[in-house]
Amino acid sequence: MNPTAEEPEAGTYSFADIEAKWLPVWEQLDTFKPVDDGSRERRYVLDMFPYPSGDLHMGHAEAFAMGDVVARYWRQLGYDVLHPIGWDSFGLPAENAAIKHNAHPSEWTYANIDTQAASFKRYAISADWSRRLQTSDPEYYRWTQWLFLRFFEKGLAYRKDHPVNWCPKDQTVLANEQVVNGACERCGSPVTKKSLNQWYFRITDYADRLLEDMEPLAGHWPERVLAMQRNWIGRSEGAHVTFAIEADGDLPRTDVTVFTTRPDTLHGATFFVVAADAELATELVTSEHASALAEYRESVNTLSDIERQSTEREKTGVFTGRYAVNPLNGEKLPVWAADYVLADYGTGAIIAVPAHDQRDLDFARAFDLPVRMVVDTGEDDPAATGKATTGEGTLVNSGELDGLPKEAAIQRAIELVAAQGTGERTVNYRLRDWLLSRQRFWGTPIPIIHCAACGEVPVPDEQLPVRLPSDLRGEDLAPKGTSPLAAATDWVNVRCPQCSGPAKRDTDTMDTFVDSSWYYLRFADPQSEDAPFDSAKVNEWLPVGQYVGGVEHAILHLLYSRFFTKVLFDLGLVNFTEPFSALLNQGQVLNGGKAMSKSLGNGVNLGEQLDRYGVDAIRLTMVFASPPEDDVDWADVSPSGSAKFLARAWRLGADVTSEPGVDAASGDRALRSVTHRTLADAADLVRNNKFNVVIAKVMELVNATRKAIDSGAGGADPAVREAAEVTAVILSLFAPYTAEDLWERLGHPASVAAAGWPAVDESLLVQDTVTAIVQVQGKVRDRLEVPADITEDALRELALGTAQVQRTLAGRDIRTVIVRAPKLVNIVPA
RNA sequence: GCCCCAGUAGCCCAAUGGCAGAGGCAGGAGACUUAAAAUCUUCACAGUGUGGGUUCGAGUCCCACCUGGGGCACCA
Repeated sequence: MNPTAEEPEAGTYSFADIEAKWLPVWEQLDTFKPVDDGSRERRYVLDMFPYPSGDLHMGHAEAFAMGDVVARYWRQLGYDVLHPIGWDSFGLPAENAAIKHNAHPSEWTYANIDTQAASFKRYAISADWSRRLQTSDPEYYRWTQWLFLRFFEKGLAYRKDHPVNWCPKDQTVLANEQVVNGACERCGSPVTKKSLNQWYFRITDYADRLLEDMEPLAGHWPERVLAMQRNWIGRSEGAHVTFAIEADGDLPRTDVTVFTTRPDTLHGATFFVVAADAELATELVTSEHASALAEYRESVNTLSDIERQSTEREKTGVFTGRYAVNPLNGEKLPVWAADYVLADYGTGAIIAVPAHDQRDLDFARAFDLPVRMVVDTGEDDPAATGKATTGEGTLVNSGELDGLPKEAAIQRAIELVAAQGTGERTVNYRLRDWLLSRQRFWGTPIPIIHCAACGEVPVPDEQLPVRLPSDLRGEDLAPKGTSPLAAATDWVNVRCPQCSGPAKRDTDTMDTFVDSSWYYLRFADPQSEDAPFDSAKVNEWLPVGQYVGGVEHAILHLLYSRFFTKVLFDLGLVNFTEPFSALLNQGQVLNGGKAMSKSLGNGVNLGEQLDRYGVDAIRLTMVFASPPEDDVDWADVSPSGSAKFLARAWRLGADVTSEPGVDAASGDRALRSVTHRTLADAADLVRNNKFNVVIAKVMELVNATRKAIDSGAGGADPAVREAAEVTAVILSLFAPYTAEDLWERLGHPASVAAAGWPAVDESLLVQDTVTAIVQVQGKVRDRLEVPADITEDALRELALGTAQVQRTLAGRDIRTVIVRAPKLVNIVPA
C-alpha cells in the first residue's frame, strides 16, 4: 500500500503515509459518484472549472477546498451530490505554447490536464471523475457548435461590420468585457479599434431579464457581484427626442434622435453633438467641413483607448456646419462632432446642456459655446464657476416647465415631446452585444459556411462537429490578423450544403467564454451523443445549488452563463432561467499583501507546500485562515500550526479505549454537551459559509476531548469515543486524509466521508444552570448562577436583591427593569 | 466622479442588539527530558478607525467623515 515510506513509529502522525494509504482505497470505493436514481434528493456543487495552464496553483487549492467543504457536507447529510470536474481547455496560452515549441496546442493542453487531474486526486477533491469533460474535446465542442446554430436560427447570432476592440499583440478581437482599462485583459497591450465583420450574440435582447432575474439571487450571491452585473447592464431611464437637422445646400433636412436622461433640461440645450466616429457624422457634415472632420477622425482613431478614456483630457471636436432644431423651443443649435460622445451608446448623438452636464460644460468652455442655466439648484451659475449643477432644483428659463421640481419636469417634458410626436419615454442599456469571433486557432470553429449564392449557411447538424484541422502546428498558428484556419485551404474550401456550389468555411473560432457558458449543463449528462444533454437530467440536477469561483468572473462568465440559460429556457431545453442559485466567491491567495506573481518573485508553489505540510494541512490552512470570501495572505498563516492541530486530533484515536458502537448515553455529560453543541454549531456555520469558524469549533472540541482523556473522564468513557468520532466526521469536510485515518483508528471501515452527519441530541444542548448578567443602566454589576428555566419574575426579584445592585442604585428609584430570562437583567434607575 | 466591501489584541480572525474573546499564529512561564524536539499545562495583551444618532443596552442598526481594498468610468 505504501511503497516508499517506512513503517511509521506507532503513535506518530505522518501525513505522507496517510495520504499514500488512503488514496488507492478511495479510488476503489468511488464514494463520490452520485447514484442518480432519484432515491435521494439531488444537490449540485460546482467549482468553476480550471484552465489547464500548467499544474494547480495556490488559488486552485483555496477555491477547490471551499467547494469541497460544501460537497462533502451535503454528502454527509445524505444528499445525492453531483460534484463534477472538467477543464476549460480551449484558449490562447495553448496556442502560444504550440507556436513556441512547434507543436499542436492539444499536446500542451492535454498534458497539463493530466498533470492537474493527478494533483486534484492527490488534493482529495470529492469529485465524480466519470463525468470529467474537456471543452476542447470534439465530443464537447460538437454541441457548442450545435447550440450556436440554435442561436443562429433564432436570430440571436448574427454578423455585422463594426469597429471592434483589437489587441495588436494577440492579433485578435476582444469582447468589451475583455478590455480592462483600455488594455487587453490577457496580455495588457493597449487596445485599438478596427472595423471588422464579426459574429455577435444578441445578449442585449436579454438585458431586462438579466437585470430582473437577479432579484431572487439577492442574499445568495455576493452583493458586489450583483452590483457589478447591474452596473454592467447599465439600465438607465430617459427619453428619446428627435431633432430635425436643417437642410443645407444639397444636404436634405433629416431627423436625428438622441437619448437623454434629463429631458427636463431641453431648454438649456445650446448645441448638439454626434459621435465623431459614427456614420452619422459623415452623413451630416457639409462639404465645407468634411476635410476637417476626416482629419479629426484620423487623429481620434490613432488614440488608444487608454488615452481616449483619460478624463483629464481636453475636450476636442469639430463643427459639422449643420444646425439642429430644438423641438421644444425651436432654437437652432450648432451640430458638432466629438469623440466624447460614444458611437455605440444610446443613439450616438446627444443634446448638450452645458449648465447641467460637466462634459458638455467642458466642451462649451473649450469652444466658447453658450451656457444657459435652466435648473436652479441654489448653486452658483455654472457659466461662471465651470461646475455643472446636476442636483435637485427648480426649473427656470424653460417655458411651461418653469417652477416645476426636477423630477416632475422630467415627466412633463416627456409628455410635451410625446404630444408633439418628437419623443417618447425609453430605457437605454449600457450592455452591448457579445462579440464572439476570434481570429485564433485553438477554439470552437464557427459552424457556418459562406456561399456566394446562398450567403451564411449553417453546417447541417449531422455534419457536426466541424473539427479543427490536425495538421496545423507551430508557426502555422502564429497571429497574422486573420484566423490561422484560413491557411488550411483543404479545410476551408467546401461545397455549399444548400446549392452544392463552391463555398468557404468561416475561419474564426468562438470566444472560449462560449464553451464555458454551458458546461455546467453538460455535467448532468456528459456522455450524451444525440443532444448537448438530456433535458430531463439537467432539470433534475440544476440549477447548481452552490457555485464556487473567483470574483474575476463576476461579469464575463456569469453574465454569459445566465444569458445562455435564458436562451435555452426559451428554446425549451431547460426549465429554469438562472443557472446558479448560490454563488460563493473565494478570496485570493496573496503573499506579503500582494498577489503572487513571477515579476514580484513572491510565488508560493502548491506542490512544495503539499510535500512539506501535507494535503490536509494546506486545505485546513486555506479554510481556517479567514472567511471564504476574504483574501488569504500566505505570509500571515501557519500551515505548520494546521499540521500540529491535525496531529493532535489524530492522536485522540489512540486514546479511545471503548469499543465502536458503545452507547454514549452513559458518558460524561459535560463532554457530550460540548460534542453536540459543536455538531449543531458546525451545521449552522457550514450552511452560512463560515468555514473558518467551524474549524475553530472543532479545535475546541479536540481540546475538550484531550482534557477529558488526560484529566477527566478518561479514554474509556463512551463520551470520549463519541467526541472523537464527531471530530472525524466534521474533519472529513476539511482534512479528508486525517479524518479517514482517525476513523479507522476508531475502529470503523472506510469511508468516513459517507459516515453520515450524526444526529444532534437536543437535550444535551440545554444547560441546567446559566450565568445571568445583572446590569444597571447597561453596565454589568453582578453575575448570578440561575436555573436555566427561571421565570422572568423570579430573575427580576433575584437581581434587585443583590448587594451590588443595591449599592449601585444607592436608593434611587427604578424606572424600568428589562428582563431577558435566563441570561440578562438590566435595571434602569429613574 | 459613481457604485460595492472591509476596519476588533503584535498578526489572522470570533462575537441571533445583551459579560468584547471562541479558535489560531507569534510571545512569556511551567511540567516531562541529561538536553532538545515533540507533547501537555498555563499567562499576558485591545474596549472594536473617527464623530454624532437610535436604544434600557451598540463591535453589531442609522447618518457623516477617515483609511484600505475592489468594480465601473467622457454611458448622455
